[in-house]
Amino acid sequence: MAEYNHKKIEKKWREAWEKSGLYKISDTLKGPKSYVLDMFPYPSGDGLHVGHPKGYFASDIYSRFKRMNGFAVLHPMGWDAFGLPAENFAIKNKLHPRVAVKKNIARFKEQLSLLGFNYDWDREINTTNPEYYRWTQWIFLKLFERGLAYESHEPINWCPSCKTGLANEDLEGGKCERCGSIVEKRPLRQWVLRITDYADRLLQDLEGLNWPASIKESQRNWIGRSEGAEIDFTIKGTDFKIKVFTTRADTLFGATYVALAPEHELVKALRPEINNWKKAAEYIEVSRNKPEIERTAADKEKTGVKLQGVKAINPANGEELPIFIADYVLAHYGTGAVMAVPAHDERDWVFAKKFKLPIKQVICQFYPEPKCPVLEDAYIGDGKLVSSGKFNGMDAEKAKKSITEFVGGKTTVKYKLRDWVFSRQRYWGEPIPLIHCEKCGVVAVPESDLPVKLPEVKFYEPMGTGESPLANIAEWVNVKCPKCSGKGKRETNTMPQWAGSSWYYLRYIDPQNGKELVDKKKEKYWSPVDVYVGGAEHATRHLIYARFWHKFLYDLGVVDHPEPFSRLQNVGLITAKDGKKMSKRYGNVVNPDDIVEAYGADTLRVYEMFMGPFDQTVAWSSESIIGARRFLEKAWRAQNNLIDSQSGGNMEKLSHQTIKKVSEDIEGFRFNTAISQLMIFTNAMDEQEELSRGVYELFIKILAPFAPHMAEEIWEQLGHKTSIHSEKWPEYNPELVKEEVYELVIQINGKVRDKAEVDADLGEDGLREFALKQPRIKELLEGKDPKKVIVVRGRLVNIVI
RNA sequence: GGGCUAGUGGCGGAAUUGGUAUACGCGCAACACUUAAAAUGUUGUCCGCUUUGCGGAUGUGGGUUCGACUCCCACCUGGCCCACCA
Repeated sequence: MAEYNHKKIEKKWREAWEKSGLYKISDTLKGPKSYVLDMFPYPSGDGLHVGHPKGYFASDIYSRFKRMNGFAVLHPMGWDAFGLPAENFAIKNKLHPRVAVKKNIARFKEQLSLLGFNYDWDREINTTNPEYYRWTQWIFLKLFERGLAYESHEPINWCPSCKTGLANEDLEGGKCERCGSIVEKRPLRQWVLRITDYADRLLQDLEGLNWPASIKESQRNWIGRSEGAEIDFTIKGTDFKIKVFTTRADTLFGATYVALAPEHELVKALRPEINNWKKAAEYIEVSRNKPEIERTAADKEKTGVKLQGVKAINPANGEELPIFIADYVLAHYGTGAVMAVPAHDERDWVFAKKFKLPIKQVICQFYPEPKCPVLEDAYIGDGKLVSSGKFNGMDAEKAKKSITEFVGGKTTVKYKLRDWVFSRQRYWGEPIPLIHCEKCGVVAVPESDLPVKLPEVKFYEPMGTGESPLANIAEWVNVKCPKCSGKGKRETNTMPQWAGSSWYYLRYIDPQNGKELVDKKKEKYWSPVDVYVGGAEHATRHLIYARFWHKFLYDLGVVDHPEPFSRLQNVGLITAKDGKKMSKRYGNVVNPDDIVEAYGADTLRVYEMFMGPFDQTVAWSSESIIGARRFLEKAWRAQNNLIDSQSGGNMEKLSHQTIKKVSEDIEGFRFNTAISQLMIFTNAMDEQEELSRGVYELFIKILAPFAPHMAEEIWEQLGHKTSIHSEKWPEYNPELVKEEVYELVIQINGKVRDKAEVDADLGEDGLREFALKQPRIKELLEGKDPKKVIVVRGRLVNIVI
């Protein structure tokens, strides 16, 4: 037998598989199916580092395992190539984005091809391909038709460096997620998607998903549902009313002022009544120009201006309250106005202290004690009402409803989730398929005219004017109105990076379909994605956007299931040895090409899966990888001792145990322990003088998903003419997994005092008797009677004295 | 500030979910093979002691239990996410 030559073997099979089309998917649409999907990458210019393929290895192993178990498997790959990262790379390298993307994809594909994936490349998609984005545009048109896409002029987040508006989700602590610049507020004409219409369904349907609890929790927090009440405060001497939103209607009697967001429309309306308008106007101006991060920093000192000359009336007790404008009140949440209860809200407490406003306690923890302890801080806990008129003594929770009713308020639900700012003032994105007509207003591009192709341009750098570079191309912009044939101009904003990835998993099902988004029958069969593998950083963007669009498509009748991804598996990062992110910037990048060259793709696959729990962050170690290589070499060498036999011999029990363990671990994405079991098996094979061919073949089959090249080579050397990857996954016999004898642990007072081999079918009584009979135990008991004897079958006997 | 998550040998980690703590791998040490090295193999490798045995140890301190890495309470330390959401 030749040495294990990974270079020769891997090259040989890479070429052979491609030629034979081993991984092509047949659309028979019958039998059990498994749709196994990776979050597709955006092809960055830096190429892959060893962290990137970790998730792809897992989905590759899983999909091979499923195929060997008789499933029809859909396991495709594609490119998310529109958007800021690709465009910024292009600008930096002075390449047209189209050229840069093409180049980067080629590089990515080349690197991936070395790693032994079983993708069906016939299904490859690319979000920047017009035949793809025609359907992205089509979905937008449907959203527009149904009133779920609307034009807005509200101030939004603006990145001065990327020169584009951004969605709420694109910020990281008030900074641009892409370039780290401090984001400004800027009023901008933009297109916005009404994702908030789906807030409740997005929340509700999380229940049924087999997703990590932490991701579900992030989504819940992001959607941020809170039940509360809207209550009107009349402004004294006017017809104006301030509508506030509160989750604590029970504290209404404790309100000592009312605060409005500086942007609140009422402020302008009240101008004639306000005596200190100059000061107020100054404050409004300052807060408008303040970057959001400064305004909302949690430890920031609270500011505000009291509006002189106006008073709000507390509807509960008729008290007159001062009105403030304060930028800690957010214009876009609730009603943009709050009733302030310093005694029972931390923010109001701080504000009241600063402005020397009264603090009135209305919830008491110790009711009916006559005197509540004096508050030293806002009390936000439970209790009963005091100083609240006829509601005194009522439970706070109950009072929420009663007081709301008493003042004619309305119970309502608010969400933190904001509508999705969907336009970017950048070149490299899907054109929004709308036309602005002088007469008809905004008109949809007819479906038959899709796709609206992104035109070729010389200058594609962002302009910073609030328009995309497309606005410069007169011959593209100026069109006839599809309705009246009058003068029209194309919408020049483009879609955000997240558009194409919000539905791509559907396109894989039917990538060549020119007539509709997806064939209904095929969709019904393949959807939903059975296992979706990707990083946890997508919890609140991609995974919310995709669920939103999917639900919309479900409402349209395009898809058959309300949720796109049944099961989600998070892949943990691989960091550099120093624990830092792998990045060109730190110079700590390990290139998979080098590892493949030195050890082979199979070793890399085994190593990355063995490093630790799949969803956990682990540090790369160039030292430990040798263990994976040694394991494969040992598995390879086991061929030396083969004898022509199908019998399991003394390996039979371990074989069945190993099949069980490896199968269950792959299903559960516990690849580290699966490999550990394969190592145990290999070590046992190594000890055999003569190894039955049947046992070895069985081992090679369960090794195949992990080390596909080596397994295929061995399989061929064993004389097989067909691929091991089309073999049937071995089954185990549950009877043979069980041990006939095991080592019983005998404890005295919980401490191990003796061990002895016992028959597996020995019952409780037998075990007790057996344990007490052991000479060593007898000696230690010194004839005393045990107080208690606990017997755990299959494990231990614990004698308590 | 809130939420989530983790803390086990020199290192990565395992432990059937309350039942022998440290599987598997890396590293290290000794030995074998070799002129030598690499590779490979064998043995050993949590700590301590008066070493056929005994005691201690899963971030710290307490609790529940016959029995706790696992459950409960408090605290310490890291990582991730959200962050004035009324």
